[in-house]
Amino acid sequence: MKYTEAKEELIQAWGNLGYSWGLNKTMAQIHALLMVSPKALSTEEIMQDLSISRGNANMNIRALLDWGIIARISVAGERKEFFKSEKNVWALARQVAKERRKRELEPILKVLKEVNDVQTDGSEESKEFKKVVKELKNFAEKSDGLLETFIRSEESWFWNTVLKMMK
Amino acid sequence: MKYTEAKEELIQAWGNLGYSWGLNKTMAQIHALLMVSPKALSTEEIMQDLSISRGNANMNIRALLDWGIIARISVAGERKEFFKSEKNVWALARQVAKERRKRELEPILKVLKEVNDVQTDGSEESKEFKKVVKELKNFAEKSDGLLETFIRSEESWFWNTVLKMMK
DNA sequence: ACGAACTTTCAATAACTATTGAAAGTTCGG
DNA sequence: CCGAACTTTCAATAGTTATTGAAAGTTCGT
Repeated sequence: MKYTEAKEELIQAWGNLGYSWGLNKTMAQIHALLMVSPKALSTEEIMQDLSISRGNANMNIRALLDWGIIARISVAGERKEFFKSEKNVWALARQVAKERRKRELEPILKVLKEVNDVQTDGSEESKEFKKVVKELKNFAEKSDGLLETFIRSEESWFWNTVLKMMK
Repeated sequence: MKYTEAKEELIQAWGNLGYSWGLNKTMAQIHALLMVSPKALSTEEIMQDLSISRGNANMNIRALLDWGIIARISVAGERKEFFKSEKNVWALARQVAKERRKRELEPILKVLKEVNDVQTDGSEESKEFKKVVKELKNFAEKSDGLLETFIRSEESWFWNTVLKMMK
């Protein structure tokens, strides 16, 4: 397999994976492109390489900046802005975990807390409801703790600990 | 807060969460409804409760069956089919992890393996590419192992181990 | 083997999300 | 303060995914 094909294929696959991680397809493709590129790229180059419009490139670059997984850099003597991706996969995963925790886990935890002190009207339905909410809350809180640890941890420490538990 | 409101709110919130976990909104709502319901429900009841059409109900129930997170049950003397959800949140999470591993991690691992033995043409680009692919592959494989452990593990063992590492 | 009770399918369409590209906005050297 | 170089916005539109509901299919008791 030739390098250009391989690059193409990786960008596609990364696009799909990113999509299921909460990014959108283009966002993930831009990210993949920046990941494999040894130097920072300009909007122009990204547009070209992925055959997308200026507006699209701009919006998705901004979203990636928001997620904190790419950085804007300036090159001396150039007016254009360039972008480069965090290359450390571990740091990337931590960043994604952080964002998703904020976007997904926090809202459900809020609802679970709210809904947890509903008054049961004595019906079987409402008793079951309370029970399920309690269980969900417990689970969500444990997951939150685990994520928190993941987000704060150092790579080597984390994998060492995890490898131990995988035995 | 009253029970009916609380139920409504939980179903909405669960719908959103489910969505970001790879289910679709209706699928997740049906699931939430079955979670909080003490008895198994018929298609009819699900349609009514969530105000959705027969076709929609049917398709999403089937998808939930495919994912293995709800079960079809028959009630003696009734011709209709009823559905109930796995109530154990842990078992549910394991099931979702299993499905997502199959749908997401496996394809990218396949691509990474394929792309890993690209011949470098000596360019800086292709060298960087190889480096990144190697890192990604390493990460994806470790994650795969971790997921595997999660999927196969028992609840108490898992949380005990995890709680230890969270210290 | 008929028909009532129920489930499944699927073409039409509604709802949502992503993309384009031209226009408006910003920045900066001279 | 002008205009070239660049970035951002946004209304129009393309593309995708979800939903409906009527029609076709299945199952089962009699």
